[in-house]
Amino acid sequence: MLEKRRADILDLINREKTVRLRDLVERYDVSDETIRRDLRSLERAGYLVRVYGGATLPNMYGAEPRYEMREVINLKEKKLVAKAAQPFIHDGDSLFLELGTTTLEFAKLLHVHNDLTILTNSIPIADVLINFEKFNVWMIGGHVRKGERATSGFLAEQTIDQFNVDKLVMGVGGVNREGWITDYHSEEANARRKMIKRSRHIIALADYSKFDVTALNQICPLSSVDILVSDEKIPHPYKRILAEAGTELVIAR
Amino acid sequence: MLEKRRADILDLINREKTVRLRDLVERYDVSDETIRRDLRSLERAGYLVRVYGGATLPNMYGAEPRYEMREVINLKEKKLVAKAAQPFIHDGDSLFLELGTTTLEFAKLLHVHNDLTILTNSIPIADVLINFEKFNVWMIGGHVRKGERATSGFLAEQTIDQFNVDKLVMGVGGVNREGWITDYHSEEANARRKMIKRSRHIIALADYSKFDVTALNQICPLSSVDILVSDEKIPHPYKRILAEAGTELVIAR
DNA sequence: CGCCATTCGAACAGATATAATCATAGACTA
DNA sequence: TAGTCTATGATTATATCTGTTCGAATGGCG
Repeated sequence: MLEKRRADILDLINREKTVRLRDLVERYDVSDETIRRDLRSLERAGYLVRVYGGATLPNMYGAEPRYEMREVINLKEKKLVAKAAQPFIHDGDSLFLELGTTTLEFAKLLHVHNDLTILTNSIPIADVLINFEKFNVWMIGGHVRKGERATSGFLAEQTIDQFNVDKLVMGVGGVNREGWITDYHSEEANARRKMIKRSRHIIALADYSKFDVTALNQICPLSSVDILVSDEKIPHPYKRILAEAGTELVIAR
Repeated sequence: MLEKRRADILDLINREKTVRLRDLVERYDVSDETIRRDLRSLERAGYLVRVYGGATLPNMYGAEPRYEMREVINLKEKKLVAKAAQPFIHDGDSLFLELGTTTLEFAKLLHVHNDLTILTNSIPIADVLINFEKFNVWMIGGHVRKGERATSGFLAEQTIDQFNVDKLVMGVGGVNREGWITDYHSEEANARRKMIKRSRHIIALADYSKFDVTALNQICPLSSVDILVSDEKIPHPYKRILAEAGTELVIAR
């Protein structure tokens, strides 16, 4: 009976994830065209997806963006900004390097230096840096967040409190006209505030897209930032805002 | 079936980070050209990057050092040993996972579990684990050694001392007839001793090549080890030696 | 640097699956 | 009994997948 067979096929595929037309033909002893009609019908009803040679449950991999290959937005600007920030680092410095794509680009540029001590909570950044043998690299431990591939939490904060470094290099989530730096990641926000406290100089990297953006978490006022590196497209009023806050603005070209 | 095979390959590479064409050919019993077509297709879809002899995951950050498909010695035995150790883990466990290629293989097998809390000092292991969303992953901070891509030093030790876990899973440098486990990495030795102290159960992974080897650093006596997993080629006298030490021997087959 | 083994890409051919179409059998109804 | 409707089977042209062959490219090793 048709209805029974189709319900049965549905059962089967839900258990097995995939079914082969060949097997179904044999199992129900009907022609392959009949099975094909069944599958077509079930597909139209949305229960499965037909594939060459059988069918599978929807979303095997075709639709599932397991690896969002989000190419990094504004990568060109980020690289530029990173490059403009690099001269502020000197051999012998100790640094906090915060997670972020801009800071990752920055990390890649550090190979020209010698004798740096670098503390980071970002796994990709640590991964880049350990290829430069001449550095002293410390990974800040803590809870690992999948999204950012970086650590945070009480363990990270407690670790940060044990160090005093020359410079913190950080990306930002947003900068607004009230003169505040904000960020999206609540978990990391605390760690970042602690880093700020523990660093003699603060260098913030922010391409033009970060301005007039207010993210969820207040991080620090602009006046806490010594140097802010951006690019030529920085919105005009910020030159004044930064000057008032006593922050040196560096434009990458 | 084509779609099934490709989805399967995708699963595999997401767990293993790299796949070899040769292995896939054997696993699916199809021609190498077919696998090549699969990989080409998956590459076009952005799910992986083809490399000579196989494929690897795309590096999401644009410039991480590429996971090369370097040959690990005794990889087959290591995989076997890791597989034999996996059943000793139970949902809900908390684990220390030490650095090492065997423990890395072990980590890849953990996806069958739920609700694990895992602390590791190995960057590659953390990298594998954060893809399994259902785990609580903690990176142990510390000084990053290039050779091992893992952390050690006072910071690591101090972090370890803040935890008590159910099980420690560790590789070993060597096991000798005097009943001692030894290791090559002096820096990690201290951290490892602390982990041992902080773990209720100790599981050691040692393929046959590790026996009758004495490395520089004494780690612990065999009697501290609850379960030792090895393979069929384990030298004969060790069955007695382990029995005398009160260590359960598990042979991977 | 050159040699060797392995891997790769292109092209073709054979096998298998699919879509479109028509034919048939049985059930129900008028 | 004839009409018609539905599920199924059969036929054929087309599309897709796969294995094989062979020359070129690549990587490892002396």
